[in-house]
Amino acid sequence: MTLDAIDKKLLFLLQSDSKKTTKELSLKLNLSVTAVYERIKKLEREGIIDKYVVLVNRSKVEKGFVVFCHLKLIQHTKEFLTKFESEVIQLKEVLECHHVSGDYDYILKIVVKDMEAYREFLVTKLTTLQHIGSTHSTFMISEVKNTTVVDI
Amino acid sequence: MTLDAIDKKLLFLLQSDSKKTTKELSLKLNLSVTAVYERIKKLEREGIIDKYVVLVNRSKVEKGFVVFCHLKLIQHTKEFLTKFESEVIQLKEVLECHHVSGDYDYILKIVVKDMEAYREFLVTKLTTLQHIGSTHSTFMISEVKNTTVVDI
DNA sequence: CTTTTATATAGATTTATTTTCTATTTTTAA
DNA sequence: TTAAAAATAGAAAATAAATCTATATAAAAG
Repeated sequence: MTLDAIDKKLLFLLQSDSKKTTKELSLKLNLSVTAVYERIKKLEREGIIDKYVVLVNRSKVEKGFVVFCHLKLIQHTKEFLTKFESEVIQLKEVLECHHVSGDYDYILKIVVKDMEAYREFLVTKLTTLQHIGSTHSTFMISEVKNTTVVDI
Repeated sequence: MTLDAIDKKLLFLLQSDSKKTTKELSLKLNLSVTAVYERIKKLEREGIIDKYVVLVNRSKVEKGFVVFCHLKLIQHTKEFLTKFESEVIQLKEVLECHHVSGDYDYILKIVVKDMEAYREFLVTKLTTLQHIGSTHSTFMISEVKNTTVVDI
């Protein structure tokens, strides 16, 4: 489907705060409640709106330690990639895993309590996965920006 | 505040789907609607629940091209860091910017339409920021895992 | 250019959910 | 062991979502 300016503004508003009522949205968009409601339902049906979620303040739940781990496999056969990927997605400390081009194969974003928890994770979980060649950890000093809002 | 097992399960459920009604949650948690409601309100007051948002399927809105950009500044004075950070957070293509330890100063996660859009972004926006020393772009081949759910 | 069809919108109504209120129960601390 | 505080339950009130019917707007066909 093609998104018009109203759809884009609607998506911006919902990406920023999905608790807004259709009434509030209708005022900002100069539409009726029903028109807004139907547009939202359409965006949901099309899968453009993927899901509604709560975002947690990580620093308030002892998960303020963020690590980027750059990882190489020992081989790059489909079998090895698939095996590694199926295992890494199981690890709850790993919020993101991206297969990437360049000097290494994967970039992982890992969230734990502190350095000690990371050491434990690395030794008992990550490096026990099969086919891992090497890992290189980069630690977050501060979070300058972190948003889920995509500009459409 | 200290979170008990019910709070943690509640946060897991809401992080996965914030559209669940308090009725549905109450059934899963074996609590009354009011008890669930009060727990949610407390988590909001404490700032543990940061916000409610819609997550958009990027590939359906022509923002499926993800780049990790590793960046160095020419100097590391507070002035230079602050200036750079205040500018980079304005860029809507930059979803994440992390100040990190190690070989480079920042890791950026950038979302655009395609390689051509990235080239345009790099040339007209990112590299025009002040105090940038060097950039190194790594392109996402596939998204193995990408979740906002923090295991508490 | 007009008619037909489909799509989008508005307002009213119904249904569902959230929020508030009061009463108990449970937990914590004195 | 008792008093105070916190958490929970159920009912009532307030609010919002979802549905329905009618109208308007836009796209396609004759």
